Amino acid sequence: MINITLPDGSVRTYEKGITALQVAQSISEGLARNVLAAKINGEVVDATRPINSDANLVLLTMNDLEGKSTLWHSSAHLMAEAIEALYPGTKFGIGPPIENGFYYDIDLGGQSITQDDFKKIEDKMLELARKNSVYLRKEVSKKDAIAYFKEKNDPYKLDLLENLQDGQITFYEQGDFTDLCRGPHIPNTGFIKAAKIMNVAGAYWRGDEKNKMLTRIYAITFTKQKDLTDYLVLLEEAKKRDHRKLGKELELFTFSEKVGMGLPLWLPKGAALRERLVQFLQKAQTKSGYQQVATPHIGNKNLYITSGHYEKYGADSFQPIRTPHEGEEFFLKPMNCPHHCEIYKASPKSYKDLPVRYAEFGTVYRYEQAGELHGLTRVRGFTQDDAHLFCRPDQVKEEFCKVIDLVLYVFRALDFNDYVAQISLRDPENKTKYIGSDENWRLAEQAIIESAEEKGLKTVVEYGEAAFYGPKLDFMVRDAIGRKWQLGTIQVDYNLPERFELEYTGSDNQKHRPVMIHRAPFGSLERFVAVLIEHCAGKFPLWLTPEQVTVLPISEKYNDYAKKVLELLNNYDIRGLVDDRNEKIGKKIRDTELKKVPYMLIVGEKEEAENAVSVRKQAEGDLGSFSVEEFAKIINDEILNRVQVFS
RNA sequence: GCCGAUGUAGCUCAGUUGGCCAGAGCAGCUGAUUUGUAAUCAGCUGGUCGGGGGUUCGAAUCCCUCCAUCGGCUCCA
Repeated sequence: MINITLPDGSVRTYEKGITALQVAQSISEGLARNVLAAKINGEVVDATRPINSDANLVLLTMNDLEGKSTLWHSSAHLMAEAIEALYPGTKFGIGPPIENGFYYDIDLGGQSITQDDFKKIEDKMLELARKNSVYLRKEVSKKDAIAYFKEKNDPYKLDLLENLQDGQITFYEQGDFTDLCRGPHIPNTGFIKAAKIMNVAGAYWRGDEKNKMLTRIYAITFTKQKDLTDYLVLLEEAKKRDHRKLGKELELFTFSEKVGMGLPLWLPKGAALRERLVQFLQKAQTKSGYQQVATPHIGNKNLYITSGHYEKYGADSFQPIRTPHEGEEFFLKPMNCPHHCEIYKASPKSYKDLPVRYAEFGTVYRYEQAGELHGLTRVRGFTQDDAHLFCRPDQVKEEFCKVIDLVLYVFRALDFNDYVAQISLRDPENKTKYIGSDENWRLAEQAIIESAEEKGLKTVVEYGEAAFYGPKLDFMVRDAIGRKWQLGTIQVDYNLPERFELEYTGSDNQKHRPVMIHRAPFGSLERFVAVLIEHCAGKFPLWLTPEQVTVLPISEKYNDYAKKVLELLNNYDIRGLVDDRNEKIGKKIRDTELKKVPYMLIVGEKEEAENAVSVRKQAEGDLGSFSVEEFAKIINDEILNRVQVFS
């Protein structure tokens, strides 16, 4: 007999060799129907794997990340089975689960799959699923594995096998399909009740652009039809929030083929919003001892040779501008740090001067490959809310923590309440991608880790995500519908100060090297606005929104009163417009609702007589009648509540 | 850059197998209406059918090419 400890701490006794699925059955049939996999002593395995000794057991369902990915991984096998049945001779690459669903990379050998084929594949998947085929785990020798895929003529699987050790190779078989796979898998295909092919795309074999392009089929499955329906509704919601669509509708920004791809043009309303964000951050920065600096949009090639950016990115940048006679070379500024280093060098620094904090809303230009551009989130010209802090080594942690405070202040003011701090470190496998000594990297990493800990941030560590000159703390926020975005970033850098030979004189009258902190709470204004639009679905916080109110006169007779109301509100720092078009009030309300203006002030005979406004809140409706002063106070209180002063 | 899809008026979209001066709604303009909480009515303007080339008696429609956009891949200082 063995003891199984469940997550709630309860211990149950079973016969040796019992499976997680049987344990679930002993608890309830309903639970057993939902168990997709099991976590035994922390390891995720098949729910049908016999347990032979005392163990901690977690039964994994669709409510667990691991449960979901097990279902999706198994679904990838099911989709492969369906594809093999429909397109005989298809060669298979890899088919992993992803955050939402799974994909399989396949080589159709000249055939192609289009949207019209999706239904056919979905139907086949569900037909196969209904057979309740079990996922059978088999340990195979490397020799037998190679023989199997040679026989089947699956070169990608053979490629994968090359990197696997004999004795660790397992196959999973369900129905007529056998795959090289580590597992785990769901007990049988019957758990898959709903399937949807999402799209097809090209993907390089092993992610290397030198390799052959395979067809990647994205799909998602669920254990209930309703979950699929809900998921599709969520996707619709995401579509409605798309910042490219809303940016157009709300007249915030546009693009022009003539100006060039990836070069956003800010329309008046968008520019006003952007300017407001700048002022908001600038105010907090001034309070934190930052000094504003300004640098030109181009810089001499030598500047970037010194910084190391030329070597790293020179070939993949906009190519240099040449002077007509001297043949000097200038690059469009791709980042502000080297310029700020030179500002630091403009005068000798004492240890008493540090830290110095140079801030600049610096517009930079980066050559992004055509296919990488995406709305405002990936552009070729953008403005960073950049700043560089130069400090003594003993000040690094305090400065870093203060920057964290600033980032969190920004998030709070804009309602990003769900975030994780990602500690982005070097790729330990490939240190040649980075500059600087191991010791410098160790110090920089330590500063980040300790600061994040001191601030009590929820963190994850990612290797290979560091910048080439130093590790980063990246803030990953979750928006209102659960999608993840990278926004603010803070970086500790011991390397650029060395390359630029930055110095300060210490109390010992010796020269010392300062440490540099790069930081951008927004990341870039373009990206931030994009994420903000999607987060709030175009309904910006009141303090930020382009138009806070629109005054709607019932008829032209009340236009003068409407203008008077707006003037009064302007005196209270409330901004807006009068809709004096010759339209009926219903039409004006409708148009203003669609523009997502937070407040509508309806004025007619009654209001004029009482010196009042009738207030209607966007998406909520009539709030009743208020005096202009009352209304102004309500608005200003609401704003103050949201944007506390940074301290 | 690579794979795949798409490109018709400022916006959203129709346009059957190639065939009369290319259509609609919204927006815009003009006029009427002077309006009470999500679309007043009428008239009008507006299109190199992404650009270029080709096939054809005839091309928005078929072919080639370039450009841009979308979904991915790769990349992201």
